[in-house]
Amino acid sequence: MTTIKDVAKKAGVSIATVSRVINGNTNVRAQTRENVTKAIEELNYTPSAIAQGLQKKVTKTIGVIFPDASSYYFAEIIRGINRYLQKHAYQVVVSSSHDAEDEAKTFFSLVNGRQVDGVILMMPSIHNAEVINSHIRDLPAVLLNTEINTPESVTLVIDNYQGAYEATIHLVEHGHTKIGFIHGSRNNYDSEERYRGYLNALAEAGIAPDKDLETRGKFIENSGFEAARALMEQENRPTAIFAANDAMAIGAIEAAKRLSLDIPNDVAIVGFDDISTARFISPSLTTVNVPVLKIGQLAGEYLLKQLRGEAKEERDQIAVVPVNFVRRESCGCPPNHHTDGQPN
Amino acid sequence: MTTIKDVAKKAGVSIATVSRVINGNTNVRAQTRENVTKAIEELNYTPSAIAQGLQKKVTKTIGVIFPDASSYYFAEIIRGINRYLQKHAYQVVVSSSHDAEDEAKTFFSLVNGRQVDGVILMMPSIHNAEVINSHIRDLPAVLLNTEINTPESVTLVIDNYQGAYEATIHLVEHGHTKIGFIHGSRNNYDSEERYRGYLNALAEAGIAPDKDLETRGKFIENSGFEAARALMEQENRPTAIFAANDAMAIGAIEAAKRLSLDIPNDVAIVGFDDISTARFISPSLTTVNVPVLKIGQLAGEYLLKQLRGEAKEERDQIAVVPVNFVRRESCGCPPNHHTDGQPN
DNA sequence: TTGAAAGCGCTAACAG
DNA sequence: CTGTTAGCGCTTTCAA
Repeated sequence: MTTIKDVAKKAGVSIATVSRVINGNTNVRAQTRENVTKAIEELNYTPSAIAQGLQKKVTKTIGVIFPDASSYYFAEIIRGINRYLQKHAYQVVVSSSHDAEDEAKTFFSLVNGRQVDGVILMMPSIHNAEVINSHIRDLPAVLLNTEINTPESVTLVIDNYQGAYEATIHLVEHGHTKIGFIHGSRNNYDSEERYRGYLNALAEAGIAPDKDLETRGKFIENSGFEAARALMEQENRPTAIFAANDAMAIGAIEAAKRLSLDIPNDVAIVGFDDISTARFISPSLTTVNVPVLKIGQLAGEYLLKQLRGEAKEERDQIAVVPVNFVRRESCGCPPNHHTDGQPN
Repeated sequence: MTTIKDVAKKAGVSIATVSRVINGNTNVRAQTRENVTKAIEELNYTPSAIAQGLQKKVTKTIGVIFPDASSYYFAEIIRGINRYLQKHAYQVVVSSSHDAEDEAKTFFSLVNGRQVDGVILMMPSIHNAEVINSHIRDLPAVLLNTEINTPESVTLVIDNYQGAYEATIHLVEHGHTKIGFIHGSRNNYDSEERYRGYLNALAEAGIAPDKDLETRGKFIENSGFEAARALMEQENRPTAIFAANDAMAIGAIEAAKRLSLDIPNDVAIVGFDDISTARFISPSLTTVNVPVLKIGQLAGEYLLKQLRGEAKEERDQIAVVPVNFVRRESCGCPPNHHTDGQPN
């Protein structure tokens, strides 16, 4: 293992000088710098990030904590985070967890071990958020999709409410009055917010909410299939269904097909997320596009801002990412293969 | 920040003793141990992993390098890796990259910076694999889905050949003789192996391969759509198509629908991977199930084995993960909703 | 069973 | 411009 000493010896200088050129310090004679650089290259030397970290108190790595669930959504966000942070010379350590307890444990070992300079937390479960949030203390953090916020951290949420509102109103405009809703997992922030948008749209349209038209899934296709089937096998079935995410909406489409119901004529279906399958399934799924990759990037940006100690403006404390309603076939709109856009 | 000194002072012992109880050393009087433990708890102390790492030469973190592509496949593997490694007290730092150059750079800073004890490399591009592989040296490594192998590292591949062979034979059994193939990205190991299986199956069935029935996509739906369209708009179009992965197969299904071709009567379609959509799309997609989560876990296991210095048996040097052909509707088999199984 | 001290690889004053 | 030196927080001999 080649160390700074080896380089110093080879270049005929002190380790301090080597350190200077490594860190781009200007107080080094051009010739000396060159010698050192050459030695570094010849020895194929890279400074030990560990040793640097111990000394500088920064590790140039940030932790990302997210639920251990198979999800396009999380995967893409992490990709966005990673892409941005990597560009800015940060490493990303990911850490998933199944339950709240586990989550807290992981979190502590990461944070207390001074292994990370900051964290990005994805905790869709409202409860988890509180648990961890109370322990963030002074660590730079970005919280994703929770309603929790502290003076120390910034929270990033997508405009669930607005997206759900628009989607529901659109269904109303298609003439529907019996609009079903498939909830996501219990206590999930996104699901609740989408439900809120749905309810308000109904209210605004003068439609009384009907608990019989509501059911709950777990954000996966399977559960959407079952939930939709239950909804549609009722006597008084909905003529439209708004699912809290695309995976469940796709399950609902499949359920409708199994029941030989035509989409959108017998039942219109709308989702949320705009996963790539949405555009390819038949009928194509009307949904709300969430800029997942961008969310990851934003999370990275906000965290770096905090790390740099840049003053957070009041309005930055909690940022809302706009979403985009996209009409396809499953709501009853005519097919339009030109405006579908490209995947990220 | 509370350090080992604080604990020592509080417990009235030396830092050496504190270190001993932290590391579970037995040479500590019960009473002393208790005092120290109490001090640790009261101060809510966690040893600095950084400092420990500098001293012990291990970081308890492993690096995972993979292509920066939106993919169910990679995401799930990473999830599997993370799940396993976390259970064994290892952190996972992920690092994606768009091009080979970038990849190599990231890799070096991670490895040379002594930030990781080992790496798991996913390099579907055959070229990339060589570049990096030549630099692995003595670092414990697990290579996924490449044909490269060194005495130092273990390679984990899925049985692409067998899966593709079975899928193609199945199409032949359905009576097809004009079976098209949609390649994945150029130089991709998985794609090439699946092609090999396809070719051999054809040969065995006494069917001459026809270059006009081959085309190339990029493993994403979009490209599968275009590739399939090109294939099917030909004079002498295939009556069956085998796509190198599910995403492209799904694009192909969509293309067939646009051309008003019935699946499977006008054209049968088979994919590879068994992503969750495969089971829900209509018609459901016949494909080859790849145990992604398990692959991640295996990768973790193999790496840990190396880390522990456990003797690798010869046959472990390159491990082949079996895959599973699953018949659904798109190949012409009757629907069977009971054997679909559950998603992971 | 415990403590003193050296040192992991590096940075950052402080001198010169 | 460059070298010396004192740590960063921890583990690990070596003595006691």
